[in-house]
Amino acid sequence: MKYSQATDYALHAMLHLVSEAPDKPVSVHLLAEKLGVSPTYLSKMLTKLVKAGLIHSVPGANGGYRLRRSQEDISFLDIIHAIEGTASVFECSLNHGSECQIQQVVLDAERQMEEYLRNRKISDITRPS
Amino acid sequence: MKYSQATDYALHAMLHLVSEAPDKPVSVHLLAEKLGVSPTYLSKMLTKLVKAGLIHSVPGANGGYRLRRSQEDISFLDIIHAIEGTASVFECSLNHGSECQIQQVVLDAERQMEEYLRNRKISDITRPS
DNA sequence: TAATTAGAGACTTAATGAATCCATAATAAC
DNA sequence: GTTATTATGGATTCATTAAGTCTCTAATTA
Ligand code: SF4
Ligand code: SF4
Repeated sequence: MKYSQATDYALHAMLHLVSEAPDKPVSVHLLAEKLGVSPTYLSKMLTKLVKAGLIHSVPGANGGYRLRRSQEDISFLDIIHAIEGTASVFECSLNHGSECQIQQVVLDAERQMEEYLRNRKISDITRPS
Repeated sequence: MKYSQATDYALHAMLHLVSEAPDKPVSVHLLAEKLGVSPTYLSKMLTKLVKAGLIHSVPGANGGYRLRRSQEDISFLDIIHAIEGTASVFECSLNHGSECQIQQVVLDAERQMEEYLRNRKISDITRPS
């Protein structure tokens, strides 16, 4: 069970946006260069982050991406959910009702992890790669 | 990010072994029938559980699988690790030393989840499907 | 010795991840 | 208004992994 590479890229991209782009939008071209990844590929993840409401995009010349002013406290969980989706780690085919204990244990465990990631904000980290 | 179907089967198989087979070994054929899965496929997972030291196998007629007497307190984490392996959910290509904060946050989050799963024993659950 | 069971490996198929390419739309600079 | 610049979206390719089957072998008991 692993997070996709895309989540890795998204985390790093957000880290750059937080620490280096307070106001001016930065283009996907520049971001991709810093991360060492294809611009067209990185653009997919940035689009997901836009749709999740974490960042804002401005098209046209000198455009790019910048943080949403309204949302300074972006959590790790926000980014991960934006890329990976919010599906649960455990989904059995035949759902034997809500009192199933196997599901309860595994889902509670997942909630522990999510709670931790929800409390960690990307702005806490200040060391870009 | 999801656990594989194999983990699902392994959890259910262990649950059956705990609740229904205190002594007599139960064959993979019977287990597979109860779980509604192919015997040869289920056998892969049971073999992994054997190698992880969670259960014991006895070949020959009237053989099958039974719990290891020594290990009554099998945790969810034991089973999951036996099937999924112990690789981390987050592994970046270029490892910038141990002080990397991105890795620290995500791996700490994973540790939260694992700690929870380590404290939940399969013997706590007693409602087979 | 024969029947029964686990174990191991090759193999097939389907799904997903990772990435590229191209075509379109929107915006700003000129 | 035209053009350059940028994001957005879809289609497509390639590689990897999950999921499952088939078959042969080894061990054990009846
Ligand atoms: S017992 Fe729980 S995990 Fe198992 S099949 Fe039923 S609902 Fe799903
Ligand atoms: S900053 Fe951390 S997560 Fe990012 S590439 Fe370096 S070691 Fe990996």
